[in-house]
Amino acid sequence: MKLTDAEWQIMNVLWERHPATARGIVERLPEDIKWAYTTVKTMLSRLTEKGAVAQDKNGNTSIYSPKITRKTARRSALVSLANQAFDGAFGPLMHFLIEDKKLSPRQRKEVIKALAEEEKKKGGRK
Amino acid sequence: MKLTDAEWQIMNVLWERHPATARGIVERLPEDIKWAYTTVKTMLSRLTEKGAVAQDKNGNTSIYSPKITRKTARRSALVSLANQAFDGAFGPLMHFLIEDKKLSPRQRKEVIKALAEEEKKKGGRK
DNA sequence: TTATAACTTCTACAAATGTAGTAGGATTCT
DNA sequence: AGAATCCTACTACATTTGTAGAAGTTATAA
Repeated sequence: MKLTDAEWQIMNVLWERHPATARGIVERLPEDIKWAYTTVKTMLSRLTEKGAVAQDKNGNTSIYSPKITRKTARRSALVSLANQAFDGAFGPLMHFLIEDKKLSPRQRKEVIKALAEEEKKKGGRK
Repeated sequence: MKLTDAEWQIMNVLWERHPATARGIVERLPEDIKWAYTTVKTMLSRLTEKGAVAQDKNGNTSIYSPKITRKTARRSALVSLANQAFDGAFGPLMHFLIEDKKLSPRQRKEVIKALAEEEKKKGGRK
């Protein structure tokens, strides 16, 4: 399941809180995104067709829920990226993340922290 | 610089060996991709317009070279993905990678090593 | 019980993407 | 030189994506 940029925006809001109405979603979109109500509806229709969200009716109002998990979507996005830009391998991708010096210090720190944490609790076997 | 799926295909070949002619690229595309010569030319034109590749003439034949590095493209793709699917944070992205695609002990070791090395030579500046 | 407001479904439309065909100039083989 | 190739610059066209307006329906408030 491949989501487009705009679709990610909708899904991100929906994953945060669901089920939700189209209006509710419009309201919780990031500040900088000002979409017309109908634009959101269009996205929701497309997402429904795609099977990414489930549509339910309450009276004449539709309420939506994610049908795919955020995790699934993330995984699929990462797989795409790996295929596209890293020869399908995750190792190099991670390597890149760790060694890329152009990441902002903040970004680097985050990466390092994630690794450290993982290292700490690595007692747990796979 | 945002590359499309098809553009990545071209760039991947070009990064492997350059400069290259359109024909050379067609030949080195992955087996499963069978694009007409003109399709590749179209992509190359678009990439040239975008400033991702440089076009040079040798007689009446064009020879192309990447103008952006693979590293740059990768970085930008990762930033996009992080923004889109991980709230702009690399930490969670890294976390996800580590947890979801369980690293093989080998990969983990590699990662840890890269981290250690990076840590060692990190003058701390920047 | 109307006027309002909120929803819904359709339709629209430009820009971006994927994929290629055509026509004509340049190169080379015979 | 003429034929067979190869390459280039244009043009084309279906899909997908981003954005939204219009018109019809239903719930709501005066």
